Amino acid sequence: MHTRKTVTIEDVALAAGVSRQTVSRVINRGPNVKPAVRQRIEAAIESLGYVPSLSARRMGGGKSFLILAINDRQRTLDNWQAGRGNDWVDQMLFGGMTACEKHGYHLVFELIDAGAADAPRQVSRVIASLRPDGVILTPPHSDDAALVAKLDELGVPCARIGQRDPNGHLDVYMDEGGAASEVARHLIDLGHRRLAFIAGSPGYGNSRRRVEGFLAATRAAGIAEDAASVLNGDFQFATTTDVLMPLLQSGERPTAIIADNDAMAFATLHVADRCGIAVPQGLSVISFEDTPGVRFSVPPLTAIRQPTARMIACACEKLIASAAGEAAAGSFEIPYELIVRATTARPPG
Amino acid sequence: MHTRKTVTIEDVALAAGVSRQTVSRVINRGPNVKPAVRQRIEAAIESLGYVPSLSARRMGGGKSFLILAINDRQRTLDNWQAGRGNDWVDQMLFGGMTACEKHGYHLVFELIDAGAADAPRQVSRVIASLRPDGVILTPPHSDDAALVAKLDELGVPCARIGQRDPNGHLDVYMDEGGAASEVARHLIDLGHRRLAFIAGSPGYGNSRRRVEGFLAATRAAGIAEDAASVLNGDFQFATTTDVLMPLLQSGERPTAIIADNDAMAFATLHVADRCGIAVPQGLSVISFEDTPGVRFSVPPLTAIRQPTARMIACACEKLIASAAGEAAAGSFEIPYELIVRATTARPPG
DNA sequence: CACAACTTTGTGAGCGCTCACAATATGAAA
DNA sequence: TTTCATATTGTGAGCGCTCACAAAGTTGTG
Repeated sequence: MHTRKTVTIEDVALAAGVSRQTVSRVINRGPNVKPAVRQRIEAAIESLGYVPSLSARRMGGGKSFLILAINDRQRTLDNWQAGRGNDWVDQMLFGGMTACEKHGYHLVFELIDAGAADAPRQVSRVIASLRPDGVILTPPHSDDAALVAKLDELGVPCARIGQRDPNGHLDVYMDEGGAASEVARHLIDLGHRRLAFIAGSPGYGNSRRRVEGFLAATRAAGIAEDAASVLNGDFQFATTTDVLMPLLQSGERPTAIIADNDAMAFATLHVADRCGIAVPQGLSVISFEDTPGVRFSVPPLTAIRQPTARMIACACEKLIASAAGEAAAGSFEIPYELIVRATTARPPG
Repeated sequence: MHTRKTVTIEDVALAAGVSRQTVSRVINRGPNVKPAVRQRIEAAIESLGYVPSLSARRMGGGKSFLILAINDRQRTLDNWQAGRGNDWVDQMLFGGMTACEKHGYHLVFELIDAGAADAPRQVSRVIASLRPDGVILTPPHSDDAALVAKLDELGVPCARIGQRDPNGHLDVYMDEGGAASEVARHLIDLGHRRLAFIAGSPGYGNSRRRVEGFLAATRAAGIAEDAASVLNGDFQFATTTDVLMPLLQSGERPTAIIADNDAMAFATLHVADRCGIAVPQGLSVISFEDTPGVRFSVPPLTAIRQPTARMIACACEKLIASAAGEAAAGSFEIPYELIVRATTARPPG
């Protein structure tokens, strides 16, 4: 049997003996519907298998039930193309979809070139076509003031991931600086007095915040300036080995290294191996990222795990609430996790 | 400046001095528009920054410019929850989004419980609400006849990934049996005469096809029945070690093992290590899956790489073409890739 | 019992597009 | 030229919903 004709709100209204508006109220959980009527309508919806059309709802002036998640195209594509997978995307989808479907929303994922001059324009195109109820900006897009301004102009609420200075906006973040401090303290508590932090990129807000957290913790522990060094890396394996090699061969080498991401942590492991330094006996290593691959490293890396899924879920919840009338503003901190595996131990000697 | 009012097709029509229908023709790349007029309209679109609303287009009776990709909820969620990432999803998004955005389409990703009795019902709900122009069914959903029937009933074209018997449908697949044969031949060419295939699940179409391909190749090479054994695994690491331990401790053990997925390949590596068998000198191992993690295995696994991204991209292309009027039917084989890393070598002795 | 002050339900209009078709322009053949 | 097929443009209608507001039903109060 072919269900040729689509079931519309009018069909339900007819079946329940009410007007379309009353049905609409029930669908949208509106108030002011007599319990008996509501029940009758719900029964009609059920028996007819009615599902409202998103397009029509949107056209009627209502919500679109769409949340748009924007990611950096370059990095995402690079990872995928290299067959490297993309933990960030996985986490994002997990958190986002789980939160969205709870409220009948859908997550639409888009890639936009961060840094491109016409990023705001590209974004407005997608928004004009999809008309999402909210937009999630992930780093580095969340740092893009022009983009945020554009979004404001379009009147679309947006949640910035990784920012923490809402100023009338909606920010969801984890305490990067605090995590870096905790990591440093973990090492210091083990007895380390010579630490190094290999930073990803000074242009990166998170990178900077971690460096600050690291420095704050070492300072607080009374560790001398020159015994808490910060090296400039670039998130890449190859270049990191170059930076690290001389450091680990020097006499006054650190006994613990904190890497800004997994690639640099792997590089550290690699260089240590080359220099004949055993990990963790001769050197402790901690990473900031914890992609699935770290479980296969030898030995398995101790790492800070970003609560990506939870941050995105939180952002979705807030955006959905905002579409329902609540103000979309405020700052929400999501706790990180320090996963201690096998690359940290007391310092040698 | 606030772009408060949305730019509509009517604004463009006015600016270009034509009717909305002519603008519509230009947007939809329709024929029968004078070059001069088309140009004038395009200029107006550009200068006004007009972007058609998807909802309105859909409401008007046109396409929705949405492709719905359906995945198994259980497996996807399990992977994500475990922080294991999800290569399949990454590949899918990569291939799907790349193909979709080329045509102004969007990919919407949904999770549905495979096997659940109401899977067809859940799917029709999503379809009724989104009205996508096409649906992509991934395994095991692609095996679900009831679901496919439901989709036919709804009149939504669907592409089945992993199926190869279109029968009026649209199938995109890779030659699993052929891949298994090639893998077996690769081993045989290296000199192996005692091979084992550890299968994932007989309930799985792909599993069955690989077993057949494996058997066909060994038979063709004149290898005795009992020297080409097929073991029943379940895709899990833990149980696989139990199955393999006695086999690898026996005197007449195989010199090469083909695993139906990475977890079982890792298990094989693990058991070999336990038994003091060096890989690849004492045992060759090949996997069917090639998730990003295999690069971290010791030694790196030789594996068959599923062309997931390309299969999804192909499915998107065909579905989009079908929305444009072409028939959505046929069978499309996408080539797989055998990635030779470090777990295959000549047999010992 | 009349009245205000609610609560519950219904009506008209319109969102921005694309259908189907009507109307007009263009050009080639007669 | 006139005529007719063909290319190009325009018009009415309507998709399925939600707004804003009007209409009816309920309750409580003096």
